Parts: sequence; structure tokens; C-alpha cells
Amino acid sequence: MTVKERREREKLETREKILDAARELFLTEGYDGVSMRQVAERIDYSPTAIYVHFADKDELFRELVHADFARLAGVFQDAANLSDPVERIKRVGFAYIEFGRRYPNHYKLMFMTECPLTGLDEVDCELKGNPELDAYAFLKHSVQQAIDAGVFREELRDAELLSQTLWAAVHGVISLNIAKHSDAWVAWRPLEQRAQLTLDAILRGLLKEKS
Amino acid sequence: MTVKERREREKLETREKILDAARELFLTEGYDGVSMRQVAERIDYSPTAIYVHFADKDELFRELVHADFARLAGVFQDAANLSDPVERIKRVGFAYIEFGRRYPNHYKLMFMTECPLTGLDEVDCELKGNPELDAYAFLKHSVQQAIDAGVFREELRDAELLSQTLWAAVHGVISLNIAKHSDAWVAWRPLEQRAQLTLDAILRGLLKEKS
DNA sequence: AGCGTTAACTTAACATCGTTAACTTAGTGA
DNA sequence: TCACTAAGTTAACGATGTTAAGTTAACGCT
Repeated sequence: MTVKERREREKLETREKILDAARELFLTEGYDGVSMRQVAERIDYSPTAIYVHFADKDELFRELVHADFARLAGVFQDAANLSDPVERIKRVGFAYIEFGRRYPNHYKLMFMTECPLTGLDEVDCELKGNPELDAYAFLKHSVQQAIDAGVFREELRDAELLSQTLWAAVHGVISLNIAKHSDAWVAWRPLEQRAQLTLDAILRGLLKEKS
Repeated sequence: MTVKERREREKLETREKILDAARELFLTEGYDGVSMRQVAERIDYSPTAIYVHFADKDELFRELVHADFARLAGVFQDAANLSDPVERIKRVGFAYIEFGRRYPNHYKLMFMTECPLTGLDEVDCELKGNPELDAYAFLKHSVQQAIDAGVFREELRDAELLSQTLWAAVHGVISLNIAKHSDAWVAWRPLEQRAQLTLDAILRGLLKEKS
């Protein structure tokens, strides 16, 4: 049986080689900017060899996105230790924006394009709902804690709605930065400044006013 | 001279036919989902005929985007009459979101993709800086008025930064809706509700607290 | 030891894409 | 009448994602 194991390991290794090459290319060139032939050439395989390991270009890319989702979740680990839920929400927001700044192409694929994921793959089921892995669930969890702590305004009790609103706010900052930062007709303020003000303002607007 | 005029008009007419066919296709299929050949077939021309009127696919699409920018600006005309700058900002935000809901593919191209526009075409120069046409400038104008009226918190005096923050907030709502609304792992609240809360919260967080 | 099977991988090819070059062709102005 | 202009066509190029048919080497079984 050790033989079959080795073969399996070898296959996984070339699979990993494909993923590495694809990651490097996608990161700098974006989805449309890289072809299967380029990926193949980079690891000295024929273009069609990729199809042994991945059904199509989409699946190859999705695999990378999956890995990066985990990386995104990892960034939240730091925030997880904060006991103040509001502080935690803030930290999650900044981490999210920083993630988008560091991996714009991955961010683009994850959050700025419609992908016919149709959800509910077995892998997704593992991820979704687990606060340590699922960014949205983690945010929602913190929001719920904040609600329970009574820090949000009285009429705001829907954790789902609050989470979606907070998410949209930080997503707006980073996605607009990715898509339009090179447009010279806007005198862009530094990203940090915009992130700071957005999080500050949206939270100030959602929380009870300090008396 | 009437002859040359007629020829010119005829050319403009087929140009318009191309634009109409392209608009219809792009609107439903998105940028990558439509080919020059499809556009051509729809108006019974050969694919290359399009290149008589447009340099390439990009220019064809950009032309549509230009027209839709004007349409977007037109939506703001209603808001222009409001004397209260804060109310005007709110109205602009809702109009912006409504525009994205109505023309998601155009919105995607306008605000969710990097386009190497590099700005400063002659047409762009007409648009930029004119509050009636340029959405961002219009927003900034209203923000400046609001600053002058002393409704924002004392430390917030940068109209550019405030505009960018407000823009990002509404952009976050509509762009996330476009990209991720079909993802079933989020129990999405109605778009109207999210838009309402976002604008309400961000403004509440930026304005002076009512005493 | 020999042989059929499996499966990773290659070669060749297909349909489609955006785009260019070379042509047709109809109408214009002199 | 004739050269010219310019809208439009046909044919083709290189590149794309992907499939079908082969190759080949290692494995498991008798």
C-alpha cells in the first residue's frame, strides 16, 4: 500500500506546483491576465496536464481563493482575543481592509466578482458557520455579543443586518480603493485615513451615544 | 453639403445601432459574456464593421459607460433642488444605490473594475469638475456646503475625505450586493434596509450630535 | 515472469475570441 | 468620365479554454 501512497503524494505535489505557479501569476496579473498555457509553461508541463488536477480554470482559481479565505480567517485570530466586542469589530474591519490591500487580486476574486458558486459544497459546509474560519460568521458573532452587551442603539437588534452593514462599509473602502485608486480625477486621501474615519463614523452611528 | 451631412448622419445611425445592440447584450451578459461577433450578428453586420466606428471592444464599452455616467448624473438632478445639504447627500446616496441596482453590469464596469483610463481625455475634461455631470463633484459640493453650514463634527473639515468616505459607504452596499447577493451562506437583508441603515449610521456618525 | 489495466501526461485539434490586412463597392466631386 | 473616399466584407492571425486520442511507465494479479 505504500506504493499507492507515494503515487498519491506525487500527484499532490504536482498539484501543489500548479497551485503555486498559478498563485504567483494570478496575484500579479489578475484572473483574465493569465492563461492555462502560461501556468503550464512555468512548471514545464503541457497545458492540458492541469486538467488532470483541476476541472477547469475556474476550479483552479477557486482552490486558491479557498486557501486565501483561510489566510483571511487567520488574520482574525489576533482580534479574537479582544474581550471588548466593539474593539473586536474595529480590529476585524482593519484586518479585512489590510487583507484587501495586500492581496488585491485575490480580494477581487473573492468579493468583487459574481461567481456561480451556488454554495453548499462539502468543503464550504465545513467553513461556513465556524467563527474561526468564516470571516462573516466571526463578525456576526462579535456583533451579537455587542448587541447582548447593550452597546448598540435600542432599535438595532438584528445581528445579521448590522453585520451586513458593517461589512459593506469596510468593503466599500477597500474595494473602491482597489478599483479606482489609479483614477486621477479624485484626490484620494490615504487609505488608512479613510479606513479610520469609516469605521469610526459607522460605529459611532450605530452605537448608543455616550452620555 | 447636404450630401456629406446625410452620410454623416447615416454613419451616426449605424453607430447608434451598434451601441444599442451592445448595450442590450452587455446589460444582461456582462463584459466578458459578449463578443464582438455577437454584437455584429444582432444588427446583421460583419464583426469587423464595428471597428469602423470604434477602435476596439474597450472603446465600445466605454462609450456606453459614458452615456450611463450622464444618466447617473441625471438622477442627481432631483436631489439638486433640495436646499438642506445633508438631505441632499442622503438623496444622492440612495440614487447611487438605485442606479447600481438597475444597471448592475454598467455599475460593475464603472466602479468595480480597474480600467486603465488614465483620465484626461477631452471628453472627460468636460465632465470632471462639473457638478451637474460629475457625480463625485456633486457629492463633494454638497459636502462642502454641509461643512460650511457647520453640521459636521468640528474635526471633520476635509470635504475630500468626507466625500470619499460617504462614497465608499454607499458603494460598499451596492457593490457587495451585486457581487455577493447570490451567495446563499449569508441571510441577506433587503437592499433597501441595508441602504437605509448605512446612510443613517454613517451620517449620524459624521454629523454633530443633536443636543 | 508476463500481461492487462490504470492513470499521469502529451500531442493535436476544435471552437471561439479580439483584431488586422486586403479586398469590394457604392457614391462623390472635379 | 474617372480618381478617390470610406463603409463594409472576407479571410486570416495569434491566443484563448478545453476535449479527444494517443503515449508511456508503473502497478497488481496470475
